[in-house]
Amino acid sequence: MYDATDYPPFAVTVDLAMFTLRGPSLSVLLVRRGEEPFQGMPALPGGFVHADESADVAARRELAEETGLDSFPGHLEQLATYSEPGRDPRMRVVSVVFVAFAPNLPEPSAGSDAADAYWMPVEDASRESLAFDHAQILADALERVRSKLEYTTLATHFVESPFSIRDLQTVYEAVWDVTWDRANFRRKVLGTRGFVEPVEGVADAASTGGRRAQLYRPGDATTLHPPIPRP
Amino acid sequence: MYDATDYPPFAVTVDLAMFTLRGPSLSVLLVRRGEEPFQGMPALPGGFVHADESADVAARRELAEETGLDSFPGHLEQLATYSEPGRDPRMRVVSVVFVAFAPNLPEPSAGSDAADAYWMPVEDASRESLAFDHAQILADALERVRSKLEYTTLATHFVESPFSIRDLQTVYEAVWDVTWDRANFRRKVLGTRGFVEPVEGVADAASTGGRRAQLYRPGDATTLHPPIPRP
DNA sequence: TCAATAGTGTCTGTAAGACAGTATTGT
DNA sequence: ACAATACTGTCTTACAGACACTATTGA
Repeated sequence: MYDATDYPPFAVTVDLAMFTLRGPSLSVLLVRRGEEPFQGMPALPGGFVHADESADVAARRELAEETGLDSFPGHLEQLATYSEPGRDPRMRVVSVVFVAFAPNLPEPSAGSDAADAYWMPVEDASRESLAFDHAQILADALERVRSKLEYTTLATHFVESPFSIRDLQTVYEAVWDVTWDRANFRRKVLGTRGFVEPVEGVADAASTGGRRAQLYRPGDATTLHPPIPRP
Repeated sequence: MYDATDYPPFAVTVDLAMFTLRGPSLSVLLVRRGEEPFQGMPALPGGFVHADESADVAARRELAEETGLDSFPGHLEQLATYSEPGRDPRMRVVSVVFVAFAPNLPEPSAGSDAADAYWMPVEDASRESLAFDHAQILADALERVRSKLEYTTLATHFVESPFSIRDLQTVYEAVWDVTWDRANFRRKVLGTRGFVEPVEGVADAASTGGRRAQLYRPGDATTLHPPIPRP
């Protein structure tokens, strides 16, 4: 039962699909590969899982390396594992892919490992030719992010707390590429128990004038009842 | 960059959380372990990924071995990958877990590999002490199956086609452990585009009498718009 | 005829979408 | 004053939940 052919050795990596909102558009972090294979092509950041780590811990380590931050302020979850033989021409590599997102991540060039990392709007990245099977992974990750907005509170992880209802609306509109009626969006969010909690204070004034918005923080809920339906 | 400590060898396995409806209750396939570690304890079926297979192919191979069927008639999807160091006391094992379900699967004792495989209602299995981290995996798999019924057409994979609306209702009631008003459930299903398509013919008569039901087959849709909300 | 199951009609409350109107702020 | 943004109210339509009713079948 336990001879060597039964458990051939694999290398295990983690890859990250990291998203943030930059300006009006959802963006993903890419790195330009410095070596073969796929040298010079954009790819998702990632690395090998060490002998004494879980994939989860490895993903958090990579996250810290890429962002330069000690503790990652956003959300991290496992997406899926990609294991086609031949997906890496060097050897048999199984990749556990994670999706991460956070508000306002800094430009990644801040002296870190990932000197060649950069943000790209997902609209553009989806049209790029990516290394390995990363184009497929990016498509799967995008669909995960989009569907999770429907029935979880993850949108609050894309903005810094405290935030206004309008900030949340911007998240939904950027990720789904739709527009909402402001009044109806507001009613929907406030009518979903545990989504947001009001806090003291109002938003800073916009230079252009206009009433200042009530601020909120994330509520207790993690899943939305009822969900925010994707139009 | 590519020295041996960067990519320590892992063994990669697939484990299966296979569900079917047996009588009124959702059941999961367990095997009694014949060897150490955890000898004699129930576990989810699984095995090593071979050197030339993807995890997906390995899962289908295991599925065929467990059921004795050449082509598995139901649905198979990846759940998640479990990679804690120490989850297998023998060595470093990363397990890619799949969720499968199908209607009316036969008793698994039919002369196959898995002489010690058996179905157990999930209600009971969740209270069992399972080998490795399989109790956690089972809990995650159950939550996946339950949530997928809400917004996908997967319920149609739990029944043989053609089926009646009432058959579908039985699936929802068994998986969610709820009851539905028959009229409202019917309206909901028929009002969801692409969920079911009527076919010629009606169900066989029940021995106890009663009108015979219109039969349906799965529709074109894979996701439900609107979803069937979990009460 | 009766019991059992399939299917239809209808009423009521609630929520979604559309959109008009009021409130508050900077220029 | 005016433009820009936040917020509120209201009307209409659609659907969910409850439940009474009709249709079809076997014993």
